[in-house]
Amino acid sequence: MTESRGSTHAKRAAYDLRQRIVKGEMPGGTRLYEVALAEELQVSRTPVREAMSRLAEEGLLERAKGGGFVVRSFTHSDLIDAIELRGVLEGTALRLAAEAGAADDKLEALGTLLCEIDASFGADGAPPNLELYAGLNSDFHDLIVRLCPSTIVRSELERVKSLPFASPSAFVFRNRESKAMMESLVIAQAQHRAMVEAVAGREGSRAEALAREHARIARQNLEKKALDTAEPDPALALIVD
Amino acid sequence: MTESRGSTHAKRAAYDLRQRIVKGEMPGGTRLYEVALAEELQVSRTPVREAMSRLAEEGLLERAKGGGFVVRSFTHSDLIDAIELRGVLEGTALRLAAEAGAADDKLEALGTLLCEIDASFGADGAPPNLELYAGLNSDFHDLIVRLCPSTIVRSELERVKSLPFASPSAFVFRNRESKAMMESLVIAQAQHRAMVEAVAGREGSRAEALAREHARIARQNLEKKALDTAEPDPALALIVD
DNA sequence: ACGCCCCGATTTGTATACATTTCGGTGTAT
DNA sequence: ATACACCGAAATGTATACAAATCGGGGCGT
Repeated sequence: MTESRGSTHAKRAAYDLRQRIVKGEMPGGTRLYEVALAEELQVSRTPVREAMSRLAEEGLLERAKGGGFVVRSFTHSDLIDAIELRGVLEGTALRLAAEAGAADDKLEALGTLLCEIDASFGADGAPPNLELYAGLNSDFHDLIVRLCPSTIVRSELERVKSLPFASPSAFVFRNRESKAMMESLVIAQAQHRAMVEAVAGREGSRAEALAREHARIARQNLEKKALDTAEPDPALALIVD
Repeated sequence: MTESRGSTHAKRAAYDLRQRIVKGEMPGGTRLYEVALAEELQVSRTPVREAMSRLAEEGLLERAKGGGFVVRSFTHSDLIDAIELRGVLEGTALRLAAEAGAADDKLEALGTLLCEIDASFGADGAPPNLELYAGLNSDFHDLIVRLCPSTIVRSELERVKSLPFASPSAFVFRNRESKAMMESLVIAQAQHRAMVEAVAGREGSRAEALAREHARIARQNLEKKALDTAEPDPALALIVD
């Protein structure tokens, strides 16, 4: 009610709860008690229930056996699998887009975005801005999805991406600069261009393979970051292992 | 409350609502009014809301903009896409199973099941029992999923299969016998065996390709059934087009 | 020691009254 | 004719009292 956003109590409660979950307070398996949460969030049980329902739809909570909700547990391999699954679904989205043929204006928009991404990490000599890169990268992946003619595939992909650690920009390096990091950006960007090219050329299979391989970069970054225990990535907070 | 099952009012309400939706009463886009439903289902608004939440989790309802719920609309191409997506996810499940190596006892169980399926449609001279086949086919696809080591992939696959028209046995022929129908069963069963064999032999790519192609049979059956306007398939009821 | 039943505290489920928001129609002014 | 503001009906949002189910522990019998 203080700083959280949303027009109704239920939405605010959902927002607050979501924050607490992804920050790692309330680790996987934690049971959520309506009365306790209602007090903490300063609302009645009704909007709390509503909020928990919404988070269950998002996949952050599970319904417990005897009623009520439990924070969903994610292990390290769930994290790997979610990234893999995102790759598979993005691949399918691109393949279907390629097979059906993509609209020219959307492909053009992607072209401009690709140039902006180039600029963001200093491909043309400008100083790199990694926060900007992360945002543009996320935009790119959103645009890619919209190429896909299938509502069903799009919505399932959005669903998987809503998991905080499966989002395309989850493990992009943002702070320290290193040679390996810049190289991974160059590779990722080459894949971006190839993916758009493949869709434009109706090379469905190529587009699909590229998207899968592209997701592997997230996995690599994750593994690099996992070693960096000094500065744990916030997206890793809800991994219980 | 009369004949529907479930221990709580909310579960019964969810069951009743689900039935009404998949039967095609309340076509896609229909808005659900809490008070009206509460009267029809003889419960208060609270369990109705709870029921609608659950159906939204299943993907049968969507939250409307100004609050409330709307029956999700499915078009003919959504149906095609859902089957395609099931093929993609089953393919991924099998590929991961093949890459990780599947437990022998599970493969054995699949072997026995395959023989039962043979018997069900009269491969050994016995009279075909298509109801039985549909059930065993469904069991087979459930067992297949369980080979997959990834919880995430399994749960997303289960989610897609929960759509009534994306389930593996949705469009299996059950009533009239025809040469084409028996042939499709033979082909499907050959694919079943090949899928298990591929997983056992750790041929991930082959397993994936087979699962995708296998899903195409459902699509073929669907197209055959779509022509049969005299006896529309119940799974088609919630397609609005 | 083990299982079982019973009980009470805790927690969720339900109904309902009331608050708030939303939506559609109607009127007026431009 | 269009845009806008207003209003009232109808819908959802919220709080809360009460009902029912669940979980855990203690006692008892075997």
